[in-house]
Amino acid sequence: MFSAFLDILSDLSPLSDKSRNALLKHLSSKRIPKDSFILKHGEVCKHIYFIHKGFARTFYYKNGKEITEWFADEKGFSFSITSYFQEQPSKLVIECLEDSEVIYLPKKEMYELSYNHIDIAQLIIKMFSYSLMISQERMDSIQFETAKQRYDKLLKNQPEILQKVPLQYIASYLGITSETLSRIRN
Amino acid sequence: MFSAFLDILSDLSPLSDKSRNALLKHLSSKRIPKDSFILKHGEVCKHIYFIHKGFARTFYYKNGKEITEWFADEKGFSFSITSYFQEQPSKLVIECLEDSEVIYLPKKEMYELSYNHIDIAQLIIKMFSYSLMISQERMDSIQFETAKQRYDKLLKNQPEILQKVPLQYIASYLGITSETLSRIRN
DNA sequence: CAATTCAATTGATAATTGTCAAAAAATTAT
DNA sequence: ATAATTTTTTGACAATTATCAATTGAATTG
Repeated sequence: MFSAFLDILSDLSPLSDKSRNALLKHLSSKRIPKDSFILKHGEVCKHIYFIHKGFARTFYYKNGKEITEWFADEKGFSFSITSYFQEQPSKLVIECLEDSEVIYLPKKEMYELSYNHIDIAQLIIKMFSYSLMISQERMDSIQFETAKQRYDKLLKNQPEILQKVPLQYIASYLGITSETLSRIRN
Repeated sequence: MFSAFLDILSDLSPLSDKSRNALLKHLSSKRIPKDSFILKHGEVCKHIYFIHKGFARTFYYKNGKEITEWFADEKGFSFSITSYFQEQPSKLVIECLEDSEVIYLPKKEMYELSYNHIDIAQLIIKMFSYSLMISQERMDSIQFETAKQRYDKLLKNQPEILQKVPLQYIASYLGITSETLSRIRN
């Protein structure tokens, strides 16, 4: 299981056996039942969380309403960017929407390893580059596409999500209300 | 001049003299006159550009209109995220709004150095982490704040920019039309 | 399986922002 | 300084989306 996970990381940026073994020592995993949390509100996000099995969503509260920020499917990942980098209590909550198996990649240990495993440093660079591109694309999408365009894009690129998730989660993920989403869908 | 620049980088993540000297060999700088481009449309973004002196804005075309994505003041930086990482022609244009002095930090050489200078790898990690946080914050801002809130925030945090830049640039940066900005300002 | 709770839809209305056109103000060039 | 150009403002109107309330539908639970 960790080995499959290390394969995924190696796909991003190749890892030597030495680095794989070094990382392996610091990986842990946890079964998280449906409706329980990977990261709770107010906790500091000290890991990047990989969904080995199951499904998670990341959200926060805005005027008492839950705003979904991210869905992580199998082989997907999630972390609270601000909490992770600034080591502050997280406003984001990461919740499992199905019984899940989550792999914890700890920040502290990963950073420590990056000082004497150059391929781990490269992996980190790749992970953050990748996140940065995604973040940028989402920003453009929110700023310049209409609600309908964003919905159609989601429908095209991640139709599985629409099967699994209440529409209200989709709505806030797209930056609109449930009512508007309902109307878009006709 | 490069030394002042290396100091700025060192502030982000400390650099040994060895690494400073290694980087120094690959730095270049260029005077860019007002209204000329640091990065042209269609060019691949092969550097991160630091404004040593002057002022630049990054924008792209959307339905024939210029949409400002970023302002870089003195000690600020800019690059086209998508073009830089995917090595594709840039949709973004980086333009100097004043006579400027720009320092070019080349991707290829920086990445090469990162393989045997661990502190340079750490610097890259810091730069991208920082960019990721900024990107995230802007996304939240665009998604959840009204145009007025975004304007007031800009007014508070970067009042200099309002002095220097035509309001239409500000408007597109805030994700609104000039007319709306004009009304917000009363 | 009926009752309760939660989710999705629909309708009416309001708020925000965009679009287009024109006028006023500011900037730049001759 | 005056003309030409560009930028900003203003007005009228349209489009998009939000809000609130009510209803329908679905799913969970006792």
